[in-house]
Amino acid sequence: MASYPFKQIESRWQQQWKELELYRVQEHSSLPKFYVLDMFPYPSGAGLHVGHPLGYIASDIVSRYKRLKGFNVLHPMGYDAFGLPAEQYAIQTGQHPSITTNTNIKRFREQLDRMGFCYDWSREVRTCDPAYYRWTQWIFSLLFTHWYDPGKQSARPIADLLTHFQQYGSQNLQAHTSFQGSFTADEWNSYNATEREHILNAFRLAYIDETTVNWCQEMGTVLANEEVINDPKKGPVSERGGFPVERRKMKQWFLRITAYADRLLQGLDGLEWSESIKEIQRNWIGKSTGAELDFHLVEKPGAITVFTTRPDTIFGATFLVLAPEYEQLAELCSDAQRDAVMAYASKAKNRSEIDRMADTEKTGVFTGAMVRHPFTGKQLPVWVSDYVLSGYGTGAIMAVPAHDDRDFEYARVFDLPIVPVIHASEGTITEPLQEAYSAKEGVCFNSDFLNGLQIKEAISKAISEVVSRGIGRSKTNYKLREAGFGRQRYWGEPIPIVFDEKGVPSLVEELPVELPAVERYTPSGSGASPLAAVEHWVNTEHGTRETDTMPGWAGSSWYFLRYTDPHNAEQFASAEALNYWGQVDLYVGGSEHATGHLLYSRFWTKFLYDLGYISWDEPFRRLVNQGMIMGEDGQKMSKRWGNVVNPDDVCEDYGADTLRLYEMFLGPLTDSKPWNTNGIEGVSRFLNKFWRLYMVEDSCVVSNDEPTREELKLLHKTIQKVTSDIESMSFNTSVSAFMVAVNELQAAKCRKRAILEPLLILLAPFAPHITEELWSNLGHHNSVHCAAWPSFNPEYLTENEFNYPVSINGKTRTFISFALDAEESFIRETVCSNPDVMKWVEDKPLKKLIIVKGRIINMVI
RNA sequence: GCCCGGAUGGCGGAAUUGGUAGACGCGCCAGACUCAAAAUCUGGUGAUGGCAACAUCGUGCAGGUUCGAUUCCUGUUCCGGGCACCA
Repeated sequence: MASYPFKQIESRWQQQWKELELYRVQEHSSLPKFYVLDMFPYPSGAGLHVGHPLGYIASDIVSRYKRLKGFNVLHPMGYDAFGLPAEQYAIQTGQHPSITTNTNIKRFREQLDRMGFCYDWSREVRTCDPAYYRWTQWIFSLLFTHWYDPGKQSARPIADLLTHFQQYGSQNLQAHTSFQGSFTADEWNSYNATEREHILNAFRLAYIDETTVNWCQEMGTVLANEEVINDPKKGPVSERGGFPVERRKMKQWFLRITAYADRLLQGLDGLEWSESIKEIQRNWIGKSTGAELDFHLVEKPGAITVFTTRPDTIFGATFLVLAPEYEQLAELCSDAQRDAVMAYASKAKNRSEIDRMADTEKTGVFTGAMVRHPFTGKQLPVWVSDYVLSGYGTGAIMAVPAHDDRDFEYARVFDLPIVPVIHASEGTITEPLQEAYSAKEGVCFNSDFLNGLQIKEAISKAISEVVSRGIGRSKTNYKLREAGFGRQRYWGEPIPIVFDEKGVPSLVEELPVELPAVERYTPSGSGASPLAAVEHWVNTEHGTRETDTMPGWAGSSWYFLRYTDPHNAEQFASAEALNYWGQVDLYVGGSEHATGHLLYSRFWTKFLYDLGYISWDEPFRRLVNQGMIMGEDGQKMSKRWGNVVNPDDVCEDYGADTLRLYEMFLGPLTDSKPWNTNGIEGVSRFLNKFWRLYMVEDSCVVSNDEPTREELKLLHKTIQKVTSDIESMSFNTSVSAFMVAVNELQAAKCRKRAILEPLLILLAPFAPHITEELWSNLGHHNSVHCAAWPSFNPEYLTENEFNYPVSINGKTRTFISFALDAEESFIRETVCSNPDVMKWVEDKPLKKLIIVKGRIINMVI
């Protein structure tokens, strides 16, 4: 028997849908909205393999289902089109990256179209399109002209800040800033532009900072920490290409994401995201609460401030440790130790963070400086060691070797005193300690006013004591770093900034700032992007252009907003469109974006919310991370392993509907699983069986006969199962529910319209082509995708009898049927007199009889 | 090292609030149709013992709670992912 004619059917309906603009959506609708989004792809030259569409199929099913349920569904697609591969290709071939990108997009589109997705392509966005990136630049401009007020918990215009400075100087200002000094209003008013900008820069949400960066000479650019990996042989190398990476000081654009750290953390609680992704973000933000304590120097004026989360262990502090980058290191150390200290520090500074972390052997040098313990007045030595990170807290710690593993190890290596001050609630500590007691549970001793307190109480007591004595303050720290925003590359959004002759930056008013044509795409090697060579572009009447471009994540941090109004030339999106579509209701994509894209999008959303452009401050209400599809050999699908399966080939051999169903049938959406070519046959067989329920030869054989109660029961069981499965995104089990239904209908030779027509609608989101064809064969002139989802009637499922499993001591021994409303005494009697049961019971006395209505009967003897 | 997941037949996987473990599919075995094959259809298929009825065992491992545990609790092993000197 030949297969149903999927080839004709699929291409014909795809063509029809396109002509009818079936999937085009409008905002003016009285229907409730639903916004389903896929993470848009980077259009690579390799095209799609069968792993990519997994999430697209899932979101397509939900979109179609929601539409059938009566929602106005926004389901758009676009391209994250700026990126390194197109630029690398340009460097090698001289071809403009936009050409490569367009070719790749065309190929992606063909592949996507072939799978029958219901995207509204009229809303496509491309991040590399000037009409799009002018708004990316516009958001950057807003970040540049705003600062963060932690009191109001909101971003505010720089203008407010200027007013404040003019009137009060730096007094009484609540701001998230890296500015450390203070000035009066008079001083401010006397400052020149350069001096003012130096201060404002410390407040702007988009600002310039000189920091040590990961410089990759080969790629001619700076890399983020997450783009650098540690090669055991070569040391730090780029994730892409494996080129060596070194440390370099460079001026860079940054976004002050840490201003939003607490809101980014709090906001997670209300989101319907997987616990693991939320946990990754929580760890990434890394909030820790504790105290800053001041340790005054013995022989010099001044103090060293340390951050600790364990102020309860203050009486166990036996020395301080400074990071090699500690600013006052040179002034602090004694003359005798200076050479040794500086030699150690410069050696440590040249090692990358990654290198330092890989090596956990404790090293360090005594600085010669002593400080006074703020409570006991005892003198403590100050050391310098690379196990203390300069970027976290104050770059200095108080070492409590008895209760911290790292300090313990250090004290061991340099033979420093170890003083225990906490013991487990049960029992005491035996000295000498074999390892640090770092548990967060126990009782203080040897600790003056903290003695006898539990750790938790001791922490708050210690902080209040520190505050009242003026030797410190309570303090919260975050691991989250500011987000580097400059790349020395060509193929990215230009940063809309010009610098005047004094180096003061200002915004370019007229957007977009378009990428100019360049002769060569190769980085200059001096740290500047290829744009720096385009003199006529760089030099403008207002000043010199910034030649860095934005990182890959800029355009993807707000694209979900643009889809609501993608062709708007006046605004990034109209308030009407934004208000109508609102938050993304369901976002489907890979979990690899946990700390990048997903965090940055949340940041930009909160920022735009603060400015009143949108009325919600979380972009993605529900997030589902699809798993990876591995090759048949269990390895990641890639050219390298030669195990790539192309969706085009599957569509060619089995059809798009089979591909869609099979990907869903493979297992739970969120799991990773291997592709198995054999398995696809089963799904293909199912669709053929399904087809033959309706069709014999070329004619539709569906009848108008009355369905039986059994048939209705099967239908409604399927409605119930498929509906709840789509809601919970358990598509694998709905596919098996369809298989069960078809098997049973085939066995019952049921060809009744009253059953087969609703079944067609149920399957339509999964297999849009075959269902459309059959729907049309049933005589309909509209699309099955515009029908109404069948409603579930529980009456058809009610049973009046149940075949009870009867177990004796928990083991099923026989089955007996009872009416569901049967009296317990009747059941008891019948069960006890049943011959099968009696055989097992013999003459043992019945201890207990458990009857769970509609489930089980259990005898305990 | 720390934090999250997970472990069920030959394979992918199913199992509601604790209530008939193995749905559905693949693979395999047998049969029907056929000159033959493909396709299709029917039956069987967790392990062990038995001609069979049936029995015993069985959800990584060891315990516990319960009339009853894949499901809950404690410990443990392995696998996957994240973080990794963050004080």
